[in-house]
Amino acid sequence: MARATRQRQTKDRHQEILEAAARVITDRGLAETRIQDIAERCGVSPGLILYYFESKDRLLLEALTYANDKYYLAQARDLRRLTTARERFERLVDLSTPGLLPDFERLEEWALWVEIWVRALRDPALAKEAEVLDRRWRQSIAEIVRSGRDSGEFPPGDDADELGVQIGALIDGLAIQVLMNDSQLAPAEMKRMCMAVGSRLIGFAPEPATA
Amino acid sequence: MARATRQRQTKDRHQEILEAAARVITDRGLAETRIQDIAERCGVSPGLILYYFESKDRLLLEALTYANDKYYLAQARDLRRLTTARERFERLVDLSTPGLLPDFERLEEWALWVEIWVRALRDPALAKEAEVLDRRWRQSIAEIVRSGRDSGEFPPGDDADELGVQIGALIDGLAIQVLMNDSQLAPAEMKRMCMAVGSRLIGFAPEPATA
DNA sequence: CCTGAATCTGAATCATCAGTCAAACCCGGT
DNA sequence: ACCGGGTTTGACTGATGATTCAGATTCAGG
Repeated sequence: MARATRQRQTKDRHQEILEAAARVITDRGLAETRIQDIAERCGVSPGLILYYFESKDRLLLEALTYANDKYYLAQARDLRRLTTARERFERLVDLSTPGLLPDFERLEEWALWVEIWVRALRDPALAKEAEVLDRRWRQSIAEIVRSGRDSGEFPPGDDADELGVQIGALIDGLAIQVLMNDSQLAPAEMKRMCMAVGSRLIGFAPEPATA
Repeated sequence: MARATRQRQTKDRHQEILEAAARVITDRGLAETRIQDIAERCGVSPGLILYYFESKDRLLLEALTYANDKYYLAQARDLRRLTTARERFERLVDLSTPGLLPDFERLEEWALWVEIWVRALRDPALAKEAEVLDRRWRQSIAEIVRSGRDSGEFPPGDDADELGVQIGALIDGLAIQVLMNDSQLAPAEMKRMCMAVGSRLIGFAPEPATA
């Protein structure tokens, strides 16, 4: 069964190239990413990259959403382990604060988001993808709020989807600051503010009940 | 006095090129901006652009901060006309919501901000400039809060600078959404949310007193 | 009118990449 | 051992676009 074996390899190569592309984009920025760089990361020749992807643009588009997907799934898996909504909210904030956790993959994720935003402004195909990714991000916040209300942890209040939009925007905005100028806003400060504003908007006690 | 006359012209040209560059960046995006485009906007030859600026990079850097400055000053002038802090806050939100006011210059401003963020991630020179611009933006919010408290319009509460950071981040985050996918978040929605969250965090009545 | 410096032009130079392609290579099946 | 298709290479092509430069042009001052 050559077919199966070869196809398996092909799939791995695809993924390998996507990961390499995502890493190069994080390092050098979308605009400075060359096919040559991606090839070097993979240890292959430039020609091979275009053997697997029809064009550079197409590859970059796929790499951006691929990486975002990967991060999102890791986050969802992580959150599912926690039991209370309060814990899940705090963990979401931790995971979203660039540089707070030693696991610095988070830094990469935000760098990629900024690239997505900039390119989506002019690339309708990416804009469509970005909207899906965005909605998913806001939903995961709204979901925490809903589950907290269902369990009686959080009081009833404003529409959960709306809170998802608001808190999501707050986190996005703060993350940009942290990402850019450490000097003005440290990761720990960002976390504190997210929890403070979160508790005001959602209505839970600023200090954890189980502290 | 040839000197004076010529210098005056030189200064105009400088500015003319910066404005043209800013407009091209908004239209085509930083990455797609060519010297040729800027020259065409000005109705001059490409060579002249590099007669006035030592390099394309340098020109783009200056254009970004020049345009941001222009918008900021226009906004500050606009806000100064209003008397109550409540009015100033609402006007700030109006001015910051892409596409809310017919004056669509605001759209441009946000598009430029995203370009600034992306480039500042890798360009320390721009990062330094961006930090200054950012601080100014957050300060103008904090200033409104302070003046409202001084006049007794707003109740005392959390540190005004901190509110500046939080509300600034919220506006940034929402503006990105609005800028990207109208379908999910309309300008009017963004304004409503900013006012709602603003009133909760600052502590003023959701509805204007003079309504 | 002349002159010289500042301004401006546009063609030429030079580097950089995306994308192509013919040939080489690898490997499973026969 | 050999065949043939899926992989891989790396040199090549073409386009693009920043930057340079050798003049043309303009104009204030004499």
